[in-house]
Amino acid sequence: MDDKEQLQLAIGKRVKMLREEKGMAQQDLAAKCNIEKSNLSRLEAGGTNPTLYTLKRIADNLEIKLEELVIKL
Amino acid sequence: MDDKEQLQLAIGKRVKMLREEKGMAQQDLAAKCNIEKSNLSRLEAGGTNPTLYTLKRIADNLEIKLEELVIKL
DNA sequence: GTTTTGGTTATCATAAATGATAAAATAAGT
DNA sequence: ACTTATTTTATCATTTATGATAACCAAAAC
Repeated sequence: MDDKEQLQLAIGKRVKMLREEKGMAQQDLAAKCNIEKSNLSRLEAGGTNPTLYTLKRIADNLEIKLEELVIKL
Repeated sequence: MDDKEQLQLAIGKRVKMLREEKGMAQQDLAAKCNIEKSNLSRLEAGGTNPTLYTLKRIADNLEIKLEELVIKL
């Protein structure tokens, strides 16, 4: 597995963990972010290399700083 | 100007500032990151919405944490 | 003034993120 | 078991990031 895949898996896990901590459903977060729910599912599964803007919207709607979202990646 | 453009401009400025602090030329950083120098130029100018992997490579080669790269965005 | 050096801009191709939609799988409740 | 909610997976179209290359611009060196 290369660097990129590892990074994708890591951000996916992080989003999922934070979302669940907030007790938010995948579809709810997706809706708030104006992201397709299928897209968010892929992202959480590590199947995509998200853009900064996507990450920002996710952080905003999780009510955390972007720094916190990408911590330890 | 919308959110996305503002974000792009912000990350561009941040990369430029940090790169210059390190006394690194655009082409040097680009080369280290395996990014096209034209691509990095566009990124610093706010003309693109970079992916997480691109940001990670930039942070690594600036020898900073990804959190530090995306601070205050 | 002409070489470097660093940066910008333009163009085109390709890869990949995301949108849009639907179907299938899984979990949770009741 | 049945229903409901949630997530996953698949597919196709569209948009966009990036690669690749080249030409151009500006400033500084010499």
